[in-house]
Formats: sequence, C-alpha cells, structure tokens
Amino acid sequence: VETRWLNADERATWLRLVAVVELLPGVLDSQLRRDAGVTHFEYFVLAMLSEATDHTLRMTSLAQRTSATLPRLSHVIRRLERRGFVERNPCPEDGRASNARLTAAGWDEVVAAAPGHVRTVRRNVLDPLTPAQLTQLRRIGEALLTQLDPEGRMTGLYNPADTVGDAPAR
Amino acid sequence: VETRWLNADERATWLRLVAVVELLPGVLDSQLRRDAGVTHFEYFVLAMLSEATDHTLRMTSLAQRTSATLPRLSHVIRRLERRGFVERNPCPEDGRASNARLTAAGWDEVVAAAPGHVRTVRRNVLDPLTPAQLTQLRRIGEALLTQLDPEGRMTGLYNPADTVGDAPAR
DNA sequence: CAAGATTGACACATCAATCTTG
DNA sequence: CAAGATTGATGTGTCAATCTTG
Repeated sequence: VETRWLNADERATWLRLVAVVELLPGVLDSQLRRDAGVTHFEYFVLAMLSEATDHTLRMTSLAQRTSATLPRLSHVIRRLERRGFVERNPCPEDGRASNARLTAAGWDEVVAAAPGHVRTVRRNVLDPLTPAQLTQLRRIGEALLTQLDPEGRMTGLYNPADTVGDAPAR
Repeated sequence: VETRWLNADERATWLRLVAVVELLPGVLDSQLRRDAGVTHFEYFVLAMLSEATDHTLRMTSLAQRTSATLPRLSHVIRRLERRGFVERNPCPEDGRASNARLTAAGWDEVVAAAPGHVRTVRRNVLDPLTPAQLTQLRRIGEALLTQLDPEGRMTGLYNPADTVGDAPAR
C-alpha cells in the first residue's frame, strides 16, 4: 500500500472535505453576525447552556460539548459575560471549578437567533442531502470523531438518547 | 414540514459535523506547524501552486482553488513571499492581475511537508472510513458544495479528471 | 463603473505562562 | 504535583476602504 500519497478517489474526497471545512464556518458566522450579532461559536455555546440542567455547565464540560479548548472558551465566556448573556460563578462542590450560567438575556438571544440559524443549516447542509446521505453523514461523522476526539468528549457519542442539540429546549 | 427546528436524526448529524469542523483544522494545523512550520492553509496554497502549470496561478484563481477570500489569500501570500516560498509578479496579459509563483524553496517546503501531512490525513480521515463511506463522503461533499459554493469554484467540480490534488506533482 | 488586488483596523484563536485548589 | 481555569502576547482571518486597470 502506498501510504505516502493519495490515490485519485481519496484525493477527490479529501479536497471536497477541505472545501467544506473552509467554507461552512464563514457561512454560519456571517448569517449569525448579520442577523443576531454573534459568531457561530458563541451561538453554539449559548445553545449548549440552554439545554443544560439549570442552564448551567462547568467550564470543562462546556468545553467538551463545544469541542473547544479551555482558553478559547474562557475568552468567549468573558465576552458573553460582558454582554450580559452569561454569568460565571465559583462551583460550590469544587473550588477550582467555575460554572457558566445562561442569563435571561442570553436565553432571549438564543431563542431569537435560532430560527434564522436553523434555516441556514437546512439550506446549506440538510436540504442538499438525501435522507440516505443524512444517515451516512451521521455515521461518517461518528467514525471521524473516533479519531479526532478519542476521548469521546461529545456527549452524544456516549449517550444514545442524544440529548445534546443545537437548539434551545422547547 | 417543521422547518423551525431539527428532528433527532438531523440534530445528531449536524452536531457531529460541527464537531468535525471544529476539530479537524486544529489537528491539521498543529501537525504541520510542529513538523514543517506552516499552517494547513499555507501548505494547501503551496500544494495548489505546485500542481499548477509553471507553478504559477493568478491570485483570483488561487483563491478559488483554496476556497479563500482574496484579502485572506493576499495576506498569506505576503507572508509566504517574505519567507521565500512564493514570488508575486504582475500578470503580462492583464495589468490588474498578479501571478503567484512557487519558488524552488517553496517546492522543497511542500515536498518536505507532504509525507507527514498525508499520514495525518490518513490517520484522521481516510483510515477510519470504509471504502463505501469514502465514496459516500465524496458525494456528500459534492452535494454540500453545490450550496456552499454555488459558483462551483473548486476546479474538481467541473473537471471529472480532478487534476487538482492535495500533494505536489510526482 | 466593474474587476483584480492590496491594505489597515479590528476581532478572534492559540500557545505558553500563571494562579488557585484538590 | 495534577486539575480547573484564566490571562496576555502573538498570529491569523475578516471587513471595509482603497487603489489601479480594463
């Protein structure tokens, strides 16, 4: 097996994946920035909090759910706190930890931003795929995350009920 | 049809795609930074030039092949030029355009970086997938790019031979 | 006036260093 | 000393403005 280079099929697949990975963030960010004044990552953080018990999550847990590093998350939470969307409190059970909690204003922000964001996701990702491809992509995503995220930090990977979702609770 | 929210299947698929899009760039960047001193985007730019006729491409064309905006590409080319990997020259045929050209040092850089990069792509993307999933992902990528990149700027989309690849010419 | 490209200001991500608590 | 988290410095991307040529 030639592991040094890619064959034509592998290369074609890889090139398309690279293009998707380059283009998708820009599409999500520009829609959310324009219509709701937040980046996609900020929205995603707010959405994860909106689905958590008591709208609260420890920083480490939130970082896992959003596939982010702790420093990145810390900076983002600071900005969201300044804007009044999130509060930070020391964790009662562990003095080292801190809890991020969605405020009422933060909740309103996610609720307001969600419909437009969901439309963008549908238009750019869900709608172009057949039902079969949707299932395939889910399995492919799982396979890739096995390697990209060996710790399996995405909650959904270990929770068949998949209670984690990209939308505020209904 | 409920277009306002995602159902469980759609949400699971979307969450995994988001995780992949968040994690993959970091994996590619850190390997290439560590082993070759370039970001993945820089590597990709050099690789695209290495496959072009005369190792030369107009900025607009290079931006299309790398799914980048012109300002982003312009900044990156300036940095690569400073490091001696690329040269910029005014285009003879169109006074507004400029040509980016890979230097000998740039060629050496891609050639040196490629094997490690290809190993990373195999380990994280190609190897975890079955041959069937590889084909599926290629089709899925094409479907998504139809929407994400309506202009179909990726050369491969219009060129069945798919001569564009993520590796220096052999 | 549009197309090709560049620039500068600003925002965000990353990395290493740091601080505090278990 | 490790785990949880934060901070500051640096590098890169984005957006709007600009410049030049067709």
